[in-house]
Amino acid sequence: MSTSGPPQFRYTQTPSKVLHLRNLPWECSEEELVELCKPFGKIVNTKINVGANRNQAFVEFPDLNQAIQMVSYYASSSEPAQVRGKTVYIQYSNRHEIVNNKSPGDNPGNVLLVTMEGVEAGDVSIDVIHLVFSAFGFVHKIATFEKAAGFQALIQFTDSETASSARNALDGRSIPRYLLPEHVGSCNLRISYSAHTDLNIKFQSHRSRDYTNPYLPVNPTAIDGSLQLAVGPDGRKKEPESNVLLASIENMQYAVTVDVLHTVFSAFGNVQKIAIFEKNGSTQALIQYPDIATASVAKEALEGHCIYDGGYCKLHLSYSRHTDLNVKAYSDKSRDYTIPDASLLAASSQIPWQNHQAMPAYGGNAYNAPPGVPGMPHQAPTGQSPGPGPGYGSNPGSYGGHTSYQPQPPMHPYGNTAAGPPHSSPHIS
DNA sequence: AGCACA
Repeated sequence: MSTSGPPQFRYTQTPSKVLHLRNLPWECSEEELVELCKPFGKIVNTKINVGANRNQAFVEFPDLNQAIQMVSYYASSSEPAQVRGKTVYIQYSNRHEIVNNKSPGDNPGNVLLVTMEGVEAGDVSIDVIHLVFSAFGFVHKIATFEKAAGFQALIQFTDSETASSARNALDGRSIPRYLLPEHVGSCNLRISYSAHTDLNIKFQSHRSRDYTNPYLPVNPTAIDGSLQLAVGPDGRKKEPESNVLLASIENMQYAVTVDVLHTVFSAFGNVQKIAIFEKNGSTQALIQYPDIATASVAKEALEGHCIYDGGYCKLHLSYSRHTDLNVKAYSDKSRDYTIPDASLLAASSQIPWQNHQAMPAYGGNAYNAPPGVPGMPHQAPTGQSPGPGPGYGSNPGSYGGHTSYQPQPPMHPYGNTAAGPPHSSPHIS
C-alpha cells in the first residue's frame, strides 16, 4: 500500500490543475462554475455537461497550486462547495489538461445544427421539430437535410441566448416517443451551433419552413415529397431545366479549382456562383448562370467534354434542382461573383433569394475578376482571337443582358498545342 | 456521486 493514499479515500489522485466536479445542478452553466472556482484562480478552460447525466464538469486552472488550494480548502471546510445550494464534489481530474474543449459548433450563435440520431428523414416531421424547439422561443426558420451524419436540421432562433437555452436543454436528450412514428425506437438529439445567422428558405416545403414569412410560396416540386420529372419527347424522364448546372467531374487527374471552372463555364455567359463539393468520393460542382437559356447552352456544349487533354477531368452535366446557390462568397470551394467587392462580404448573408428569376443587379458593376485569379494563360493564346473566353477583361454588353453573348466554341479556346495540365490553362477537349 | 472522443 505504499502507493495508496489515506485509506478513507478509495481513489487517491495525484494533483492536477484540472478538477473534476460532479453532482452539479441540472444545466449548470459555465458562469456558475467559474463563480465557484474563481476565488482560487482564473479558470482557463472548462468542459460542462459531462457524463451520462450531464451533471459533471471539468475546470482548468493555469496553475497546479490553485487547483490544490481549491481541493484542500473544501476538503477541510465545514461548508461544502455548492452551486445553487447543491453540494458539488470536487476532485483532481485524472487528466492534466482539458483537451480541445471548444469545437466550432460550440461557438454560440442563433442557429442550431441538430442531428437526429437513429431516424430517417421521413420519421421526424418538420412540424415535430418546430414543436419541440418552439418551447424555448420563437423559431424563425427550419431547414432540414440529409447528410452522412444522418438527418439534420438547422433551426434559427431570434438570438444566441434563445438558441443556447434550447441547446442546453435538449442536447443529448430525445424527442418524446409520442411525437415519433411507432417504428422509431428513439431519436436522440445532438445539437451544436451553426455558423449561419440567417437561413435562406426558398419555399415552404416538407423540408424547410420560414415562419417569419407565411406568404412564401410552397415549393411546387417538394410539396408531395417527390421529384416530379417531366417526360421528354422520347418518353424518357427529363430533369427540369435550371439555371444551375450540376457538373460531375470524372477522371480528375488534375485539380479542378473554382477558377478553372469559372474559366471554362464563362465561355457561355456570366457565371454567378460556383460551389465545389465531394459526393460519393467524386468531385462535383454547381455552376449558376443568370438564366436557364445560358445554362442550357453550356450544358449542351460541354457535356462529355474534358477540361484537360487526355481525357482528364471529363464533365458530365445535368440540371440542378437549385436555382440560387447559397455559397461562401470567397473560399477555395466556392465563389460568389455577384458580390462585387470583398469588402462587402459582411453584408452578403442578407442576399435574398425569392424566386427563380431573381437576378442580381449588375448595374454598371460588371463582373471583375477577383484578385489573384490563377488559371489564365501567361502564354497568351494566338492573340487576335476574341480572347480566352469571356469573363475576364472587358466585354461590354455581355453582362446584364440576357443571352446576347455568343458563346465561344468550346473546343480548345486556347489553342491546342503543348496543352497539358497543370502548366497550361484548362481548355475543353 | 466517480472522468470528456468533439
